Amino acid sequence: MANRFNALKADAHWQGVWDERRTFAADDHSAKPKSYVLEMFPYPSGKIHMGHVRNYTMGDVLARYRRMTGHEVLHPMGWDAFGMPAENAAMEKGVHPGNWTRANIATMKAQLKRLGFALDWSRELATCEPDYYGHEQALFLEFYKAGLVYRKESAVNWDPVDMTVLANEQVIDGRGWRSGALVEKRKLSQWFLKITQFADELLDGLGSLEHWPAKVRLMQENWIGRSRGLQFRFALSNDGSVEVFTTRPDTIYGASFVAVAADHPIAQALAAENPDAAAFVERCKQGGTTAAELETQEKLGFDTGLTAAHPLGAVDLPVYIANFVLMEYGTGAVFGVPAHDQRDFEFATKYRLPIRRVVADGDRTDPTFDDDAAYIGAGVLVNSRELDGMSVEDAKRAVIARAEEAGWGEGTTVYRLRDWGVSRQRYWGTPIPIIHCAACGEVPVPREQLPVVLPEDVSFDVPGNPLDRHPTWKHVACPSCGADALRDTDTLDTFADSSWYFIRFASAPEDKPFDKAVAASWLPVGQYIGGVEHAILHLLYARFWTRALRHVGMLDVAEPFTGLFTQGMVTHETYRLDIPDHDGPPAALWVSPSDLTVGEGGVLSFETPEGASIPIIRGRVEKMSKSKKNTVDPEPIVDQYGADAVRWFMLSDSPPERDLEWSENGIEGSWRFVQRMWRLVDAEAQPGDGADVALDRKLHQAIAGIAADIEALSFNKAVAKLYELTSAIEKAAPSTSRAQAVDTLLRLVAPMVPHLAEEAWAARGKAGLISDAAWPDVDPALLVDDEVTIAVQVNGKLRDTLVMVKGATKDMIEAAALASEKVVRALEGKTPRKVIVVPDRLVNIVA
RNA sequence: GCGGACGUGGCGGAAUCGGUAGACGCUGGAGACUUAAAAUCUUCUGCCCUUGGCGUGCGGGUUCGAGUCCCGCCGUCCGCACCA
Repeated sequence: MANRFNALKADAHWQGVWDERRTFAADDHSAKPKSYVLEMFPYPSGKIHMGHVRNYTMGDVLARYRRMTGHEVLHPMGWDAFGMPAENAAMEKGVHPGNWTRANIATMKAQLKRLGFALDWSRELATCEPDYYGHEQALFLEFYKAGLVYRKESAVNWDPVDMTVLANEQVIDGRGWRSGALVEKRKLSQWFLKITQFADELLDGLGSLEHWPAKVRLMQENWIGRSRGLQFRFALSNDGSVEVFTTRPDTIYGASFVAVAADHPIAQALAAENPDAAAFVERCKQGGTTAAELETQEKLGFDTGLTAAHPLGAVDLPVYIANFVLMEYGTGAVFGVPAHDQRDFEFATKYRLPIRRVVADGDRTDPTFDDDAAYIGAGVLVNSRELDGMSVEDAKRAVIARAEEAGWGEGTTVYRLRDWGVSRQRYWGTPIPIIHCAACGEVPVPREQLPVVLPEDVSFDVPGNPLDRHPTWKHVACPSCGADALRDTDTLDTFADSSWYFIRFASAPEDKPFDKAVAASWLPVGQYIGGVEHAILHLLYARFWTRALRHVGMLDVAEPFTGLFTQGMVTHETYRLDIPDHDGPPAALWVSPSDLTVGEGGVLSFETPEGASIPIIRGRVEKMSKSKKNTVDPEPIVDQYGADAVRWFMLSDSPPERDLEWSENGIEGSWRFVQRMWRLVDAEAQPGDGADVALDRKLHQAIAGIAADIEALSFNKAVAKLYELTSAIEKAAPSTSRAQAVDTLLRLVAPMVPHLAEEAWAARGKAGLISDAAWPDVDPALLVDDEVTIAVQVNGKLRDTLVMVKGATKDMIEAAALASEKVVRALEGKTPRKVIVVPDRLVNIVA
């Protein structure tokens, strides 16, 4: 046994052994309890980054621990391989998106393998391959058949230079992020998935997800945004009518106007014949949508000249077009109650509309309202005829009941959630398996013609969608009538790909998306780990997709992920060149940590190739990003320190849900600990004999504590306990206990530093792999100490501590405490009035 | 604006039920080994006026006892954003 751990050699050796023996392949037919551990699969952007390393290390510790505790573990890995960066690379470098993506996958797979993750690579998948997306097309058509897919005109962000649709995130200050062109709103026919049909289920289902962070559940709840209220129709003075929705039907007698959105049909109709109205509508559209703009934007209206008849016979209300009413929410029209809604209050103030109090604010019941803000609190109804004296809640119910009885309105539920638009005018995605026929309309691609495969011969030298311009691809015969027809040339949003990959991991037959029974034997995912940036979209879409599959009878699973953990980011200090009068782009000033020179006293500088030295300003600690140039590439770090030191660092110090700051000192410390454990094992070559009960106790307390910490994903606490245990073993004299403790320590650290553990396990002549070893058993008798330290307080202040046998009686403890010299001194001759004794913990003497 | 989380040494953090605040790691100091350095080992490291006093953002409260519970502030971060 060498006295130094050669990580590079050990890493390669044991990774080879695991591969060869298929150690981490999951057996569908195992009799053991099944455990599905999953980390969010990566986008193959080129190289792995520290965020991946942290994410996958956490999942790996849990997966390895679960194996050791007797579970059949499914821990797979794959690639979220469709998406825009591949097309951007194609435009910039002239490479085919497929070649670029597959090369990246090869690189990143090799990098992940070097970290020794316990992954079942036999289940690897890439969403960009027809054997994945073909099945996705089949699922899309199942949803289509079940009426969960429909097509509708919808406004999109259109980049006129790149001739493509942009996601909202890609529009920066109204311009396309690549082209810089002013983005237009354009109406396009788009496919939608009916996620709103599941709004209630998705909202109510959150209640069952007790192992999800409360924050994520709340974010989804707000995103779905369920509101109950009254929807009803106002008769208009032009014999038309307008439908409005309100969550405050109780305030109906306080209404003083009706407002419709600028793109509401009533506004559109008026704009068509009245140039002033048209100008106002146009002005509304130009309004900014950023936070700051909305905050300061004035409430503006245009009087249509129409009036609306109050359904309960109060005065007629003027109808306005208003810039603050959204067409997308509710009915696109509201009634305004200025006294009890802040926006209505501002609007009414500007246009001198009546402001009438209908909810008492404490003892203020006067109909005249002269506060400078709306009153939105609870109270008793006033100035509201038959509603007077009711609470807000009672009045809401009363008005809804009355509306339903009289037939002019009904209680309804409205959601903030909209249906999921999935059409993308892009090449590198799953082709939408629909054919458009002049005679037959939309025709699904017949099952036997799936997959609809992307054409390889595409070019990106001109803007626009290569699928649409391809000379032959879109021309097909209509499956229904045989006439010339056209394929849909849009592809699916890549969030569709990630909405079911965890099911395909569990079961991947060739002839169908998955086998219902096999998939259900693994699902739901017991522990899902990923970044909080997916708290809403990905996690909501995957929940929807799973429920939609249940709806069509393909899978009996309600929730895909019963446990969710959102890990923190990996951060690093930032560095900037100290050039006072720099007039170039500020981004040019950032300097990568690897380009710094450390001078005397830790002073940082940047040496130019010409030999000049520029001082450096240390910036904030921020998420590693290319733009701030504060990334640290994992690969050379693994080369230098080995996989185990990197893994150990990822688990140390910071709680997993918080940010972890990368530091040179930190990785050095981890490397030292790996070597220290190795020396400990090495020195144990000649074991002593005899028992060491104190060490046995520490060991068993560590086994129980570390198990609890890993199960709670509190890796930083488990790491601290392992440091303590290692120190305790180092300090212990040779004994059989000590020799056993070393063997046990190896099993306890095996999930975290598996290469070291295997190497040491083999060196100590143990049979088999430590990866297949069982987690050590705990002897409950050794968990309790026979001696305890008892704190002695006088008036709540610590004065002494006593070491006593565990289980000493209150009288014994009290007597011992009162006998303490330090206590006598602290009492200063006073007589104790009261003595509180908490057995085995503390005594508090009150004087 | 609405919703939520958090605030503990020089730093990351621990304290699971209201019971010895600061485990463990990093940084730093001192020493041992060494011709020397690295590595390693030992030891100290919250603050101060050190038989003691003060300390968990600030101010109150409950309690024998509060980092932990309650009330009111201040600060930081995150999400949503004219959602009727």
